[in-house]
Amino acid sequence: MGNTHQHPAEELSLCSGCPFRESCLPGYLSGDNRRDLESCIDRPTPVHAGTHVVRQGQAFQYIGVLRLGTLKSYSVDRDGREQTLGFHMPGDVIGLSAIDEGKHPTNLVALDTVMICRVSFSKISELAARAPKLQSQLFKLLSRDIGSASKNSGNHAADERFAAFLLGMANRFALQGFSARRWQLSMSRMDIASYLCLTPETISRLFKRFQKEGLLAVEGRDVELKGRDRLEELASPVLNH
Amino acid sequence: MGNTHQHPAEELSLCSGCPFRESCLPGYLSGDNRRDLESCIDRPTPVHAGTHVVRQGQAFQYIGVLRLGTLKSYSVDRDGREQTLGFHMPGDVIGLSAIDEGKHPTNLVALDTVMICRVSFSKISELAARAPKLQSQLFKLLSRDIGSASKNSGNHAADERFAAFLLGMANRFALQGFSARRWQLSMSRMDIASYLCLTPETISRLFKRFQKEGLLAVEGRDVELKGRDRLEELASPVLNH
DNA sequence: CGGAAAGTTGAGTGGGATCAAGCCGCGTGG
DNA sequence: CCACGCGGCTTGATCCCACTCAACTTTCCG
Repeated sequence: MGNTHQHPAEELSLCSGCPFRESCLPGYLSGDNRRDLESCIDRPTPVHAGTHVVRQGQAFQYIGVLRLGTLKSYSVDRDGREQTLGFHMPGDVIGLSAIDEGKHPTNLVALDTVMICRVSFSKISELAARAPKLQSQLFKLLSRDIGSASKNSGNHAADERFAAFLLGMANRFALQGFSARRWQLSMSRMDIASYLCLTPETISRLFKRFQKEGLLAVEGRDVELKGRDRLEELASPVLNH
Repeated sequence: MGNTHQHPAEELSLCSGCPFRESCLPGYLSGDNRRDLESCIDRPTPVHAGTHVVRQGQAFQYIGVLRLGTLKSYSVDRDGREQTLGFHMPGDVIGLSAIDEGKHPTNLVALDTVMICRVSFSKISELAARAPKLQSQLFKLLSRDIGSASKNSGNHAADERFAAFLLGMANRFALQGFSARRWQLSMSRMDIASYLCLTPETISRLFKRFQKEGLLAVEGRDVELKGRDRLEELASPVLNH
């Protein structure tokens, strides 16, 4: 890095979908600050499926930008039971919940091959003091996670939560430029169950029922949404809290 | 305010329990910055029970520090049903979830007489750029809310969630210097039910059962915790996710 | 007072958990 | 090559907890 010349196309691909580099828009950052921002954001590093990116309790130092793949966030209670707290997709900023206590409150594990840009939090907050747009962006990212974390709170019917989950996945795939209609789940039925506070049996029955009702076609982890309108109808109690 | 002299005792009482003024510790803020911080934080204004402090959708401009009383955060779905999202107690910073979209995602209503210090968010973030400790404090407050929002996610048994709620209230009362053993609920059974995703009937039965089992004594809104150990045992699956 | 909202109590119901059995895909080793 | 085991997934039978509905009492406020 440093002075070495980078291919414009590579730079572009690095920038697209990175919430921090979005604050590099014309007039947002001076040349100096822009270089400083680049020095905060590490090159993306590949991680294999099953590898832990963060362990619960680990000291907080870096936040990260997920550029490719899926991460599962989960915690383990004293009896050893896993509770899936959420899934992260490309574009998501990870590790923000660790700022407060200085250590990560959850585990983060790769569900498939994942690329992450590490970002030194001390460096980027120092830079944020000099770059108002960047500071504002950090505040917004943190604020967004407060809101999204409270989405799952309501205790809705199983089919409603499941429909909301499917639509959420579809929308996030669409944001990456993939089809919102047809895609592959990166997580197991057990992960989905744990995330929605249901059992794998119930997830299995829901897949079957939704297929029978023509809402989707499913084969293993391949999913195709067929009745998006009906799914949105089902999910609306969840999405509107 | 301005040049008018303030009684030391009043200043002290203003400072205690205010998360922002805590960054005024020796060496944290220069004299200038300290004055600027004071100019961000309005004098506390009293609000009567039942008054809305914030309406869902309202434009975001101020965050706030709750100094006295209890706030209920809730949203209303399209069918008009209320969903209680949480309760705020003195020391809590409110409005942080509104930063992202520039408008408040929830309603905030006073459950009893409430005192709130409004804080101009644009002013305090500007100041934060000059005062690293203050910036760090803002990041921490935001991060804390991410973590606490995900606490309620798990789908545990009713008695476990109820026990966790009671202990949470006790701990927050204790933080204010009140008794953790005996206090008065500021919210109705319906609010508790909505918050825990249960029905008022279930809450009523839980109060009765807990009383019969010697875990607490309850009369109307007066609560006395009698079996704290047993309650913590019950709540542990919730608190450990 | 009186009317409404909050809270309590009881009886019955249903949705998702639990338990149990079996299936399928896959890697491993004989 | 097949036998075997294991984990993920499915399917069926049963159970239980919290919801629902209904009636009643209490509290709150005008």
